[in-house]
This record gives sequence, structure tokens and C-alpha cells, in this order.
Amino acid sequence: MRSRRLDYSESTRSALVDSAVELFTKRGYAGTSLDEIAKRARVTKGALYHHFSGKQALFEAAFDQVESLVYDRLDKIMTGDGSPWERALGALNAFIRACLDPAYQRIAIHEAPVVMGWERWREAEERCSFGLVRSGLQSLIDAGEVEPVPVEVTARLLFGALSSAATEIASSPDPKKVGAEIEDVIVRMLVRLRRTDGEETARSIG
Amino acid sequence: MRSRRLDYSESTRSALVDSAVELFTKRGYAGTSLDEIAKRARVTKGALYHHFSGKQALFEAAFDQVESLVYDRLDKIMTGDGSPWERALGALNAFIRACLDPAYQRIAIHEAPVVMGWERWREAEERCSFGLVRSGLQSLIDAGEVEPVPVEVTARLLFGALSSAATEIASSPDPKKVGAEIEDVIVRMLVRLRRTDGEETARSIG
DNA sequence: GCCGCCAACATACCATGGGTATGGAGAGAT
DNA sequence: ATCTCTCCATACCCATGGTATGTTGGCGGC
Repeated sequence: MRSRRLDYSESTRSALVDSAVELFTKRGYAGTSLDEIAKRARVTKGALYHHFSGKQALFEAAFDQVESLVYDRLDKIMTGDGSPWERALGALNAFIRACLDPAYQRIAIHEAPVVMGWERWREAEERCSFGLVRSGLQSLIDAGEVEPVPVEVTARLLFGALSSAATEIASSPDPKKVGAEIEDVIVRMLVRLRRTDGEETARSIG
Repeated sequence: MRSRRLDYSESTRSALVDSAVELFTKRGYAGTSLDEIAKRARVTKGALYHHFSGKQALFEAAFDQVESLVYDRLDKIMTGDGSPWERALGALNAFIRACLDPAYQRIAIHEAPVVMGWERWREAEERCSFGLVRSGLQSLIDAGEVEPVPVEVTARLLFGALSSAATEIASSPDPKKVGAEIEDVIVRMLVRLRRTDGEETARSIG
């Protein structure tokens, strides 16, 4: 029988994380005070420091939160049905959509490398979104769909291009249009890397 | 006749900027205190606040410092002689080299968007490195060297890919090798975008 | 020469906010 | 019933960005 206390504890913890995600997204890491986060979660800093060792640890929890949501969606597509090529295009589309989420963009893409340190961010991303980009590219190569390019480097380039473009999309006056443009350019790039010159229709962002 | 006082003033200002560049590079924006910066420049915080309105302003001065160095090098290549294609390859090589500089990487690429805010960073980059990538791509298209892709978006993708790869290069155990790999992949991408299928030899990083 | 002025700093201080130390309350074990 | 230990609140410390004020020395005017 699960204790009532544990329920409460878990609830406050997730309230703190939710609050952190919200405020970090709106005002950034440096611009958000722990008191604010605690207040929004209707607790005090004491509760916060009971659950997390400090501001950085709370940020990483917020990072995991937004990252895991995106990862689950992408993973579902990548392990779903369809050809490797179709799955890759589907995941690409899903990733661009994900980048439109302000929380994912600011927390996971922009601030995380600075706040957590690039090395730690890289490790985390290796197990998440970037890991999928990498393995997706690898499987495309294994399936003979694209030319054998250096996987590590190309995946990094692709991930960088996408995450950079993400901000371009979101800060654009017409995100859907720019998003579709970006997806189009990327797909055309991938098509050029393709061995079999089949026709593929890019799925739009709409 | 230039006043002696102005010389001193200019000297302390540049000492502060140099000190800021050094410490921001080593410990990051958040991890560096103004007292440290002032101490390293052998002045006090009073002098610092006489020359700069605050920590952010000092950071932007440091940003301009490292950015202008890179910009000058790239601009010299882009306005130099050779075909648009050759100049583009030369600038690409120079940019990857620039990204190997820890100061440029941490200050201009990683922390600037977070510290200055993405919008302001974008404006600054528009006049600097990113502006060159963009105009370089544009001139390649104008010269009929590459297919007419959406310039804004493609330039953003390219810039993102490069700056992302920059960290990959620098944090690698063998930067020269990874740098050459990245340049190779990019060049192959560009070649695929090329209309005339001429042979180009990628210049190595070494 | 000397006097006054102002840029170019130094010094002293304040306020915010991350982090810590301590206290208390209530659920669950014995 | 009491004891314990998690969960959280309160009070405090101190590093640091920012400000307000003091001080000095070069430079122009006489």
C-alpha cells in the first residue's frame, strides 16, 4: 500500500518541476529566482531544497521533463512502422514541431548547454533527441538509403542545423511557413544524399 | 594633440575588455564576478562601472571584441580574389578555424544568445559572421554556382550546423581530424547543391 | 604659476538571491 | 502511546551586481 505521504511528496516535487519549466521558459534560468518557483508551486524554498540539491539540479529536472516528452514522441515514430526513409522524414517533421514548443526550445536547446555545461548537455542529449538523430541516420546508411557519410559528424551538423533553425521558426512572424521551408530544405538535402532517386513528398508542418 | 588622460582611459577600458574576454571564456558569464574582472585589469569596480553600464554591457563589449576579429578575417577572404566558389570554400575553412578559438566559441556562439537574448544576438550576428554566411550563399546563387534555395533559411541552417559542429571539433580529442571531417561533409553538401559538377578539392584544416 | 573643473577612477554601501542551519509537525512503525 | 524520520517552513548567511559618494590628477583659462 503506497503511503499517503509519498503521494504528497511526489506531488510537490512535480509541482516544483512544472513551476520551474514554466518560469525558466518565460524568464530564463538567470532571470528566475528560486523563491518565485517555490511560490508558484505554493511551497517555500525549504521544500525546494528538500527535493533538489540546488538551482542547477532543479533545472536538470526541468530539462528532463521537456526532453522526455519530445523523446517519447520521436521514439514512437522511429520504432514505428514504415521504411527507414519514411520514419526518418516523420521524425524530422516531429522534431521541427517539437522545436516550436517554447519550453523545449529555450530550456533544452538554448539554455541547457550553458547552464549544465556543454559536456553534460551532450551526454544527456546523447541519450535523447540527438541520439535518435544519430541512430536514425545510421539506420538510413545501414539500409543503403543514403551514402555512407561520417555518422557522428553528420548527425551533429544536422542536429545543430535543426535546433538552430528551431529558433528561426519560432521567432518568425509566420512559424508554419518558415517551418515548412526549413523542412523542405532539409528534405531536399537528404534526397540529394539518397542513392535511389525516388520521389518523396515532404509532409508539411501545417 | 591627443590627451594623455584619454590614452590612460582607453587603456583601462581595453584592459577591462581583455580581462572580461579571458574570464568569460574560462568560467563563463555567470561564473565570473565583476570584482574578478576588475582585479585582473588592476582596477576596481568603480572603473568598470565608469566605462560600462553593467555586466551585460561589458559582455557585449567582449562579444564585439572576439566577433570583430573573426569578421575581419572572413571579410578579407570574401572580398578577396578568386571565384565566388573558391571564396566560399576559403571562408568556410576560416570559419571552422575560428570556431576552434575557445573565446569565440564560448562567448560569441554559446553564451551570447543566452546572455544578450536571442533577438539581440541575432541582430549582432546579422552584421557579422552570419551576415557573411548569408551574403556568401547569396552570391553563390547569384553567380549560378548553386541552386536557388531559400537564402535566409538555408543560411541559418548552415550557420547553425557550423557553430554546433564547432563545439564538437573543439571538444574532440583530435580537433584537426574532426574539423577536416566536418569541412569535408559540408563541402560535399555544397557540391551536391552545385549546378556545374566540377571537381573541388577541400582544403584541410591542418 | 595657480586655480577651478571635470573626467577617471576608488571606497563604502545596499539589495537581491542562492545556499544553509535549524525547528516543527504529522504520518507510519513498534 | 511514543518514537522516529520524512517533509517542509523559518530564519539566517554571504557572495555579488549595482549605486551613491568621495578623491585625485591632468588640462584649460587667467
